[in-house]
Amino acid sequence: MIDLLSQMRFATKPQLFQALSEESLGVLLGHSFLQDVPANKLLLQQGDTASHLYLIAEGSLRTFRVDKEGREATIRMLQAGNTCMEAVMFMGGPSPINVQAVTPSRILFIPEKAVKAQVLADSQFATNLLRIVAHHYKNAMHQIDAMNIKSPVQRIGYYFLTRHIEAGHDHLDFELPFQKQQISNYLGITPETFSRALKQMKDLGIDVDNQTIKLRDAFSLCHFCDPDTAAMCPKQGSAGCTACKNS
Amino acid sequence: MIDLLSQMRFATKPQLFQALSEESLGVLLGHSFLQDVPANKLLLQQGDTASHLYLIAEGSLRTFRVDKEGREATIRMLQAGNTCMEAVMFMGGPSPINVQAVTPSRILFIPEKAVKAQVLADSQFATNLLRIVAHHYKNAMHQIDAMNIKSPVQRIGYYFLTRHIEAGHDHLDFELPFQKQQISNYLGITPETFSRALKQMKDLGIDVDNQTIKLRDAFSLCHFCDPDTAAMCPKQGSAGCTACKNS
DNA sequence: CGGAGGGTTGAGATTCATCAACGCGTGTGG
DNA sequence: CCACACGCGTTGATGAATCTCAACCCTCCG
Repeated sequence: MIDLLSQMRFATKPQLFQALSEESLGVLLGHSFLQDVPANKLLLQQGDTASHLYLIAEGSLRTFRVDKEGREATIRMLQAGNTCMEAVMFMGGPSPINVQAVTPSRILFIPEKAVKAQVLADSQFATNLLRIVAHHYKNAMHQIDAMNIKSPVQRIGYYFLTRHIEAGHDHLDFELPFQKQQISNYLGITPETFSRALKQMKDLGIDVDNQTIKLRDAFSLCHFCDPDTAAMCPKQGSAGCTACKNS
Repeated sequence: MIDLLSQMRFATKPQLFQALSEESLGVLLGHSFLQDVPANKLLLQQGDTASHLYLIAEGSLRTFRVDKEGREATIRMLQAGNTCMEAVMFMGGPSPINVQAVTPSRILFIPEKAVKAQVLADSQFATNLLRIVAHHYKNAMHQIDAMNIKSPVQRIGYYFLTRHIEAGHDHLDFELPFQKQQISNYLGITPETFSRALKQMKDLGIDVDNQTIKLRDAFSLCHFCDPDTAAMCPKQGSAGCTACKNS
């Protein structure tokens, strides 16, 4: 049971398990199991019912929707420590999304029944789930307004900014977590447009060499900041950030 | 306290209060209050902290984001019985959205503290919130793939379809719940494009006269159906629906 | 009667997707 | 060890689609 956890080496504790009691954790993991999946494996398709919650131990997944013409719209890109299907379980009805491994991955499968039972039994777990789903929803909001009103350069800039803040914000260089074509689909643009936009961003002090992003200075990305993203920024309100000064 | 509820005449019980005990309901309503707000009133802005959950007793609201150039992206359009800010309260940090009355409205304000306390105290309430936020997230997913891969006609068609299913699906005529310019912004297109798309839809048996939509037959909208939307459809799998037959 | 707001229609400009070709690095098999 | 194919990314030319700007109609209301 509990040694399932020790098999997974997380840098930081997954949000799903935050502040849970040993007991609660035990119940959740009681019927769970780890499984290795190869790249491109479809874990679940639109229309299936969500039988398990997926927690990524290693690797990366994406969730996406497909239409009749076969075009795909990426909803999320997820890495180790992230979870998915928590929201779908509470939507009622079949899954609106596909889930696919983008790299070879090791996934923890937690049965739907265990999740739903534990929501009723442990209010801390319920709160964790609420926070996680709310967080997904917030990201979705950003995606929506990005696709409505932002140019490709702005979308990419905002994407880089959030990655930079997540990465700790302390280096001028950081890595793209996924392939460019995956990212461009997530942002709702073609790889070609993505590539062309990157060239434009050099003038703004943002240089992309292969998978690494190189910033001219720590505030190169401030240009793309939002009021509500600024609140997450360790440098918020500091003198160098032109964007923060305005707000 | 409880007679706050009697002041509000809901057609169906709001999802927020579904299956709650009298006691739990009393705690929630204990510190709540009703307030009338005029059309166009901003209840809350991006960057504010969410102090209350809003439940619409009468009227309609919209939530949206604005960028520096002043362009607006509508996230949700809500009517009587709907709630908002439940998700924002669990996001941490300031609100990523503005909330505005689109018509003169009567709103029930439920304090944030009461909500968070009740989530810990009442697992039924926590489940309700999870379901609501998951439902918002599902809608957001649909918005995302609509803006990624669907043409204006398809977006509008899907919007009409969901309204039709919500409306009970039993009439060939039904009303648009909002102004066309509000709907077009919600769908991420301009009013002009919206208007032009409506003309194209006449060929598909969908006629819009002012605020009322007139369908040639009960299956005119099936063309725009998704696998996961079909599951909500009372007519699913029936002979007349070409879309359902495929799946 | 006149103004304001919502909605429609038309012409033009812009932007992004599409299609096609090519460079480059990697892995594989001869 | 080399040749080749493959996947990813880039670049260029083209076209289609939507946004923008502008004018107009209609209804509602003072």
